[in-house]
Amino acid sequence: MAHNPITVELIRTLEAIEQHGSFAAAAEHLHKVPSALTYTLQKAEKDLEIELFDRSGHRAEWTEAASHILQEGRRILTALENLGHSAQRLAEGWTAQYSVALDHLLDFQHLVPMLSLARQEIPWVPIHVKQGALSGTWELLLDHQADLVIAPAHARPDRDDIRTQPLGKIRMVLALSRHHPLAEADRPLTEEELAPYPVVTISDTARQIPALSAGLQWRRQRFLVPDMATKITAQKEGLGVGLLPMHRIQQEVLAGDLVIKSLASDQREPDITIVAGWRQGDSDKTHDWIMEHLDLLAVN
Amino acid sequence: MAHNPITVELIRTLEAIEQHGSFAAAAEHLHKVPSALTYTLQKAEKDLEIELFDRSGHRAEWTEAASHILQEGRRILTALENLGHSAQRLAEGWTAQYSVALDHLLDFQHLVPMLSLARQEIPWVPIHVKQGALSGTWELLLDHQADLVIAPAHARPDRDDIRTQPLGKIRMVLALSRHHPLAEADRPLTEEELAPYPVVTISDTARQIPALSAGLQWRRQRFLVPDMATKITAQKEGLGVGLLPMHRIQQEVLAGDLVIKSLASDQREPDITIVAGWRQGDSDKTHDWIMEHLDLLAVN
DNA sequence: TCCCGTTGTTCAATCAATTTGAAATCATCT
DNA sequence: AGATGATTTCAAATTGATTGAACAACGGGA
Repeated sequence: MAHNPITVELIRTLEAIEQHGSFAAAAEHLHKVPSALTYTLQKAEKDLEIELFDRSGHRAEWTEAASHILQEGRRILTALENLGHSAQRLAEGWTAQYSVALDHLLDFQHLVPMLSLARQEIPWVPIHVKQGALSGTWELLLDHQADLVIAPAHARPDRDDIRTQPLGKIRMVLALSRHHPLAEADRPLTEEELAPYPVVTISDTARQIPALSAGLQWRRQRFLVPDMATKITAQKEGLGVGLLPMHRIQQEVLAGDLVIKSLASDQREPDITIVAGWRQGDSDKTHDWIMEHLDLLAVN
Repeated sequence: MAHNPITVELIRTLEAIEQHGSFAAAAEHLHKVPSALTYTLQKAEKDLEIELFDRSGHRAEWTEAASHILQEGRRILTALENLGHSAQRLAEGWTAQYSVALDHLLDFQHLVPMLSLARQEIPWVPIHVKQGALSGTWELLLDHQADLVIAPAHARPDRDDIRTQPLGKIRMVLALSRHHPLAEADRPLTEEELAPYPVVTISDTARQIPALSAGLQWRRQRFLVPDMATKITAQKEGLGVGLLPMHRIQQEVLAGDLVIKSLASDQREPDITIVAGWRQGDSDKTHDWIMEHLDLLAVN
């Protein structure tokens, strides 16, 4: 009972037999003598209490069980190999994984260039992607749940162990459903005009940091949604109004489902600065690599 | 280079060390002498060219790399163990996997009782679930892409190597969106009245067998959707009309989003018989087990 | 402070599992 | 029929894992 009957040697042996067609050829490939294979196989058959080959004919025939062991065993072999490599990378100073938190204002698309380069150049570090909203995104960084955040600068916590670097700006626009009563109005809208309609807001995912709410924050009825995709849909369906990132609603605007309006009362710069942020002090090869390729995250 | 530096022995050793806190205690647990552990570890360290333990203090401290090897290695160990078991089951006459194809008229829900019992009683056979529509579902059976189908009897291919057993009936009803012009009509609807509206149809997934289309097949504009969930949504949104399985639209009917109508011209029995079907001749323990528990699939 | 018990390592000796090689069997090809 | 090649059997050899005794380093308690 103590020992597992399936050994790495067995899987290797099966692999060689399949690749070379006969026990003899496989043995040669493994730099062994044929009888050594016989030994390995018979031992496994005895331990497993199953037949691996059907010896009734002269040439041994694979049993279903043996094929299965080979097929699944191959995965295990490569897992074992990968484990060796990743352990070596770890010892060289790479992290076991790296987490990037992306604010809901951006979408996964923005990470693609970096992720695909990482996959090529540093395939041994798995990169995890998380999403957060408003101060919640930054909280992931402080909590060590993320190693890098990509989020709007204005929500950045004011701590000196957090470093940031600007990545670009995105434009937030007031967008209404084509069916919205104000959709036809051909002029900047006032706060009073909008007051009757609920504001669609992404819930802040923060648990510790005081929650923020972005733009249009006059106290009014709010419609909370979990993410940007839902927010866009909600506004498209006319369930409320709110600011949306221009780059994520191109489609809808072109199709006419969403109509962009300006705000009469809005003094603020309509562009939001997006920054990358990380904890000062973390330093390992993974982080260094990311820092060297931050330009891939440039927004717009 | 030939050999993988990470051995099963190493993982087992690390596991014991973690569990028992010290090399000495781990050695005892493994029925070895402490120096044997030293040997295993030092050999691995030499092969991997990394440190597994930090010996600068007196009590050896885990390296990040060693923790990683243990953590990932555990999975590999259990995979190896499972592989042993599944190979034995295979040899005993169980299949390596079993595929059930479910017609889009039914939903995954119908399989839950059987799947959960299977998970308990025969956890070593992974059961795959596929979905198909109309004759496509049966085609999966003929193609050996599925070992069991659950589908409407009327689409059953007429071959004597296919066996079936009735599981029950489901009721198909004509359902319209609440916003549909005919939603108010308080009487059976005629073919002529419905003619102007597109029929929402699930595309037949069949590639070989001549395609079928279910119900309401007067030649009219059709709106093809990929699955039942989409069909229900499409009809709810008023994009078209069509027959829907009663049991899958309870919610929508209660909420008033869908309105049920009867068809004036429809002579047919409104209930569809659902059967389980399998290839005659396949016989193995998995199939026998499934046959013994067909009652769990009873519809309605 | 001085033991004593504990931890982990080193090294030569031992042990056992794996590997070998020679011989035997069977099937297929010429 | 003879030659070739595949596979197994068995005793002998080899290698790698395991042991045990001896040692060094630490830590806690008296």
